[in-house]
Amino acid sequence: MKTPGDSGFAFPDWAYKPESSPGSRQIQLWHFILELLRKEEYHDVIAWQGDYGEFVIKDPDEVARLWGARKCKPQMNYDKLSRALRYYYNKRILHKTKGKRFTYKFNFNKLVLVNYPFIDMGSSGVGVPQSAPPVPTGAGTHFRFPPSTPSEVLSPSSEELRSPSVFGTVGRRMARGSVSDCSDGTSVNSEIEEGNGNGPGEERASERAAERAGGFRGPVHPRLSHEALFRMYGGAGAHRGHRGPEVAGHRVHQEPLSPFPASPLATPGGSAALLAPPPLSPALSMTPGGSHLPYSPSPSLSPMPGSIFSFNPEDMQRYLQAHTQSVYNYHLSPRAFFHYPNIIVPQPHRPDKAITGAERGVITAQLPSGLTAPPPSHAHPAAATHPLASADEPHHSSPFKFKLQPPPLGRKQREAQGRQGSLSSSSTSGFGSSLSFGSDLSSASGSGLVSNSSSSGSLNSAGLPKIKVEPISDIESEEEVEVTDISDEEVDERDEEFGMFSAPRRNHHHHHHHHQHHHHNQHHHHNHPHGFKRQSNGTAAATLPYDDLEEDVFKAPAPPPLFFSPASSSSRGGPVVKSEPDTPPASTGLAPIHSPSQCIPLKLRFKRRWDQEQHTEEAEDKKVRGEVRNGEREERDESGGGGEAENSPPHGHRRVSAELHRATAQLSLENKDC
DNA sequence: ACCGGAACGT
DNA sequence: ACGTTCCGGT
Repeated sequence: MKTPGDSGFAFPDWAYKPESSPGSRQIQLWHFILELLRKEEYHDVIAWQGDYGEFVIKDPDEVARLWGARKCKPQMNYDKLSRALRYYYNKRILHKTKGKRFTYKFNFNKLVLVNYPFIDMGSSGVGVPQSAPPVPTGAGTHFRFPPSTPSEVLSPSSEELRSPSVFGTVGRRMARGSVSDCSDGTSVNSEIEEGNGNGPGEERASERAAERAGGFRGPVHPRLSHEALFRMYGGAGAHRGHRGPEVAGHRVHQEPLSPFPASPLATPGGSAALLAPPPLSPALSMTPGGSHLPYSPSPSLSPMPGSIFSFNPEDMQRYLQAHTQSVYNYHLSPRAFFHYPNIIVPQPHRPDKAITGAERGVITAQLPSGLTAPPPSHAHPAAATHPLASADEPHHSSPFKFKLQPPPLGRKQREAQGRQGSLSSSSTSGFGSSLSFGSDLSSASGSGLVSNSSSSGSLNSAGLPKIKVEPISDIESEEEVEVTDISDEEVDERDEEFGMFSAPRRNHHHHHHHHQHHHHNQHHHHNHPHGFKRQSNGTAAATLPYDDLEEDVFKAPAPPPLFFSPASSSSRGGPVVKSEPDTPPASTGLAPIHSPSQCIPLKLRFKRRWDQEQHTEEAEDKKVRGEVRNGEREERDESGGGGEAENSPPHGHRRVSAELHRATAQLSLENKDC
């Protein structure tokens, strides 16, 4: 794609997903950033650099200028722009890369989560398309995409790039839209810069930059039909069509700079047996005008909360696959599935059982009876259908790291413990060595994510994958350990990539909490999320609420204190099958939990923490509050907790941050004039 | 630089 | 909701 002008990379289509968000009008800063990022012309101004999703604003003033031009805010400057960027921290769209000037990082999880479901995944027919971020695989080295060296950036499969299909249309389209400046919408071509025609004259710099880059912009296609834009499913548009077997061919888009490098699937070694989307029926089109949308047109249009998904079997399948993939690829918590209907997460079961989906980390969907059922036994929809994934055996699997999170204690218990023993089993110390996770592990399997790697071969006698457990470096989270599947012996270093939040970062926080200082009333004070340990003292009370959020990431959303039910006690100990009492259905206003059976205790936590700053989130209460608010308790942990999650009853959908969703899309619309 | 509150505008 | 503007603090 990348038109000549484009940098070589771009976010996946879904990242742009314009039309989908009905509401939003104005271009959002992050979209704008993305746009700049994908254009070579601006490489001197802003570019991907560093880790996945990391980008550096090389010329802050210029970026600010451009942004100001776009928003018709001539007074814009980096200070202001950066403030806007900081607001994204709470939204978790972005994070600051500490220690690196002008460097920020996109949080893919957020984006993915929000967008994924509705997008194609299979679109290009490719296995995991561009949208697939690198997955930790043994072959980690391959996909490092933001190559340190720009040079290698050159696209591998240039042809792919050229193909207008995937990014091309959308990208261009977007470009146009977002780019447009304050001028009337007439000038279709104006790319980002209005420099060309409309811009006041200040645009020089950018043009200059562009020239330097050697970029020139190809003519932008004037409007593309929606169809074109959304060629979500490979079928519809022609797209890259010709190259058929790309999947197998591993063609993959490798956008070096892009945060969405080729999927590991592409790995020659095929090491990664990721979930790949199966070829889906082109029938499903997401075209706006299309016959049916994948999701029901709810008032919001977004399948988010409140809205009801009305998937037809195919859609469902597709959706699930996509989601599964996403979970797998992005290390999403399995709980993410709970946000959607018809997804059943296998319960932990005895190892002896045949390998079921659960062990393989499969999630099966239950379609309404009468409908076509997805590949049954092999649950893995993806595996079953995807070429790369050998249907029968996921042979390699990528080693996968995740954190093991002890079963959440009931609040009372925690309190009790806290009072009496203060750190119960000294979570910290006791950790590395004695984790009993027989049960936990199985649970983990049940969660659907333990590496599939274990595939048959690597299972130990117990039938479980071989894993390595070690404490996580992050000091703050003592209770967390890292569990690595070493069945295959490979280790993937990339692990962290997605979370964006690396443990190391928060060092300074430690300071905070150590300070006994009167932590002033509010803001940051430490957060020790992992409440497990904490709260020994009375002071805890104040923080208590927070703890819930954080520590119990895996449990059902914390019920309001008021409703707290003792039942939670069940959690400690074995695989807890979630007891309903934990989540008072109506009380929270959350969706009622119906199928207890589906509840699974989630004890595992992926290594990657999405929230990184938990405190941020907590704090979030206030700020972000509106969106995150009650109903949704976000997806931050995505996991919805066993309790509520699963139900995802028709209505009770959890909202997956609609805001973001919204953000994700739009961009297309032109902005009016100033 | 960077952070994030507050007030304000759309 | 999503910034924009201003600003004190680190």
